[in-house]
This record gives sequence, C-alpha cells and structure tokens, in this order.
Amino acid sequence: MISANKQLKNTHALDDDNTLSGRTTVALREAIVNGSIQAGEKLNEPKLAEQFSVSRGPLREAIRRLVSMGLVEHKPHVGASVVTLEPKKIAQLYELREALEGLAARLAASRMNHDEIAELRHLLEVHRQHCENNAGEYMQAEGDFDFHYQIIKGSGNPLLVHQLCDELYHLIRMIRFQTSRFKSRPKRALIEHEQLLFALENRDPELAELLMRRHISRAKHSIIEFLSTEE
Amino acid sequence: MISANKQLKNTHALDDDNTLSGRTTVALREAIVNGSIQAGEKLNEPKLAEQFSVSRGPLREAIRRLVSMGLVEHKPHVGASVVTLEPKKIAQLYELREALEGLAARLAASRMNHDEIAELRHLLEVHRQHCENNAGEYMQAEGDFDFHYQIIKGSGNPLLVHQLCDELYHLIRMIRFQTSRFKSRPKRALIEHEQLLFALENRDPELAELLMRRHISRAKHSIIEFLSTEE
DNA sequence: TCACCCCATATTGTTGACAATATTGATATC
DNA sequence: GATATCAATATTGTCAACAATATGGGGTGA
Repeated sequence: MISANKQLKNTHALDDDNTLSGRTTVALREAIVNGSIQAGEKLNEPKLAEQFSVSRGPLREAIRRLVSMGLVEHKPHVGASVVTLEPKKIAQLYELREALEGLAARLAASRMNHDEIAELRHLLEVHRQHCENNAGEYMQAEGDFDFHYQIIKGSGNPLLVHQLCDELYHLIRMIRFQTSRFKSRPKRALIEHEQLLFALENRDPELAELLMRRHISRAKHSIIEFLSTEE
Repeated sequence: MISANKQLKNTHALDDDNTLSGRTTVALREAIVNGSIQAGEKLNEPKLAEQFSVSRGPLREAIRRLVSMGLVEHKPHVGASVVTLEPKKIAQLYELREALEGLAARLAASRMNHDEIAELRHLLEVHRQHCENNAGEYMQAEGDFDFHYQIIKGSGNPLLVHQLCDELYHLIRMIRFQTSRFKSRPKRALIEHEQLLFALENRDPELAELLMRRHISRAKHSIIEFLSTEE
C-alpha cells in the first residue's frame, strides 16, 4: 500500500479530508477492498458505526460515497451491501478501463513532460528490480498500479484522472485482492510496460493508445480465464 | 424534459428512491442543471434545507451525491459550491465523452437487438420531424439526448450506462443550458445521427465508433468555438 | 404440510440540538 | 493608511433520539 497510497494522496480529495466522514470513507473503502468486509456482505449501520467509533451520520456519508464509487450497492429502506464481482461485471469494468486508459495513454504521449517520463522510467526500473528479486505478488501489484497512475496523471485531464484513480481503480484493487492467489503474469506485463514507455518517449499517441488497450485487454482475458477455470 | 426524463427513469437508481434524500438529490440536481442555482454559487445548507423543506441530513446526502457526479465541489469545513464550467473543463469533459460514447457505439453495433435498433430509427424520425417543424432548440436538445441514451443503453454494459447516463450526462445537460443561446447545428447533427444509425443497422462496430467519436468531437469544437467568440 | 397474515423486532430514514471550524469585521498597532 | 490580531458570527461537522419501513417468526386456516 505504501507507494500506491503516496500516489493516491496527490489525486484523492479524500485524503486531505480530515473529517470523521472522510476518514471513515477511507477506512471503510480499504476494509472492502482488502476483503475485511466480504463481497456481498450487508453493511449494518449501527454495527459499523461502533466499529469505526463514529455515529451513523458520518458512516452513512461514507457509504454514499462508496456507492458512487461502485464498491457498494444501496436499496432504499433496505440497506447497503458490498458489490459482488462476478466475471461478467469484471469484464464490463475492463471494457471501460480499456477505453479510459487508452485515452489516458494517448493524451499522455502528447502531454507528459520530460521529467514525468523520466519518473515513469524510474518506476519501471524499480518495478523490474522487485520482480527479479522475486519480491512477491504484493510489490508486483503496487508497482503496476504506480506505473498506471503516473500515466493517467500524465494525461493532463483532471476529470479523467478522477474517474480512473478515485472511482474505478478501487474496484480494480478489489478484484486484485480477490484474485490474489492468481499470479498475474508479471514478466509479460513488464515487457508490455516497457513497450508502452517506448511509445510515450517517442511521443507516439496512436501507438501508446494501442499498446495500453492491448495491455489491459490481455490482463482482462488473463483474469477471466483464471476465474472460469477456478471453480 | 419530458422525453429525456422518461429515459432517465429507466437508468437512474435515484428516480425510484422515494426517500427525502433521493427526491432532494433530484430536485437539487435539476436546480443546478437548469441554472436556478448558478454556476459557482455557494450551497448554504440551512437555506437550501429550508427551501426544499427537509432537514440538513438528507440535504447533505444529496450534496454528496452531486459531488460524485461532478456537479458540485466540496471543501472540508468550508462547504460546497456549484462547479464552474470554463472552456478547458468542457473540453476535458468532451474528451472523456468521446472515448466513452465511442465505446458505447461500438458495443451497441454488436449487441443491440432488432427492436432496439427499430426504436432508434423511430426516435430519429421523430427528431427529424421536430427539426423540420422548427420546433425550437428545446425539443432539438431532448431529441438528441434520447438518441444518445438509446445507443448507450444498447451497449449492454451497465457500468458504462451508469457512468454516462447517471454521472457525466448531467454535466452535459448543464452545459447545454448554459450555452442554450447558441443554436447547436441541428441539421448537421441529424445527418450524423443518420450515418451512425446506418452503421448500427449494418452491425459495423468500427464504423459506429468512428462516427460517434467524430460526432462528439465536432460538437466539442462547435461549443468551444462558440464560447471563445462570445465574450 | 403448505400458504398466508399479522405482530414483534431490527434496520433504515429523518430530525433538531450541540461541537468544531472558518469567515468577518472591528479594533489596535505600526 | 495599511496590516495584524482577536472576538463575534455564521457555517459545517457530529451526535443521539425519534419516526417510518422492512424483515422474520409464530400462529392460523385450508
């Protein structure tokens, strides 16, 4: 979480929201993402409020924010529960991600400055080190997120950054946790990152978009295949 | 609003939310979209609560939901205010819309069934009638929305539908209201819709995506140009 | 045995009061 | 006259009690 959170701090309006509501949102979000609260589980307001040591007011606001992020579903007079990520929904999410990150990569190829691209290369090298040192799935995932975050931020479109980093990415993180027994092709991903970086360094928007879309499409197929063979 | 709202009812989780919070969200949203509450204006909780005849609780939840839709900005301990849509932000919004609706059109070309396509043709003809009868900018805008809604829903990706119809589209509607003195090229848009429908009827995903992206890109240029020549 | 209804219970929705924080305007000082 | 400080005010954040609605179980009747 270390490195990715540092990234998140720069984009998330939440992390400089020091109110109870803001902190509760982050806490509840992380509990859902890392599976402390399981997929499909009902969110009982009085219980959760006590767990987080807040009253129901801030907790309800937190739940509402997570609803808008797609992590939680809510029915009037019935209550909220954590979403369940069946393969169909995961495929839809990746469809969306492909379009949005494809756009991000295209824009980043034109708009990132030299320092940002240098930082990206640095991230890639650090990531490669981790993988070579067999540093485990955890660092692998974080390195991957950092790389994607940097490109998204490089798009120079705050609205796009918000949609991806603040909303969709927590769903992706949740999927990652739920499928973490599955080692997600670290070598191939690294090669694809390398190619992508090449396109960005050469200021080639079309190629950057193509490679990013392909990269995400492959990740999607890889996860879907894993899920279908599992049970 | 008539026809578009009917469409909205089918997608919006809000419209079957008969709680005070849900109704207040819709009311506040419309007040912002149609300019009753101006861009940049501060949202004073006690005042608004009284205006809508609710207490601050439901009103705060409504505000939070509009924040997540991008209609409102919020700073901790300071308050919420309506977003201001300067040209730069509008351009970013259209960048996003181009990618997302392009995706929607591509998916719709494969996934829409015959009835849905027939309905789309029907909408187009009604729209054409309105334009020929000089029925005014209002019906023009609504007809345009209906057409786009139908395609988005035809994408068969609920997550995409949500992102576009529940979140981004209210921002677009807000822009429409603010720039309504500007007659938005009704004839050309109609022709572009016609071409798009042709691609859908022929089950041509690539062409559908291309035409949709171009359609939105042109709308963007048209609005940006209008805004830059205005003041 | 099954289906239905009704009541007790649990849970969500809403409210008004209280606490914490920011804004402001007035005063004092340079 | 300009700037800084501080207090009064307004506004947001939080809480706990109350109201409205859904859930679940026991009982009744077919």
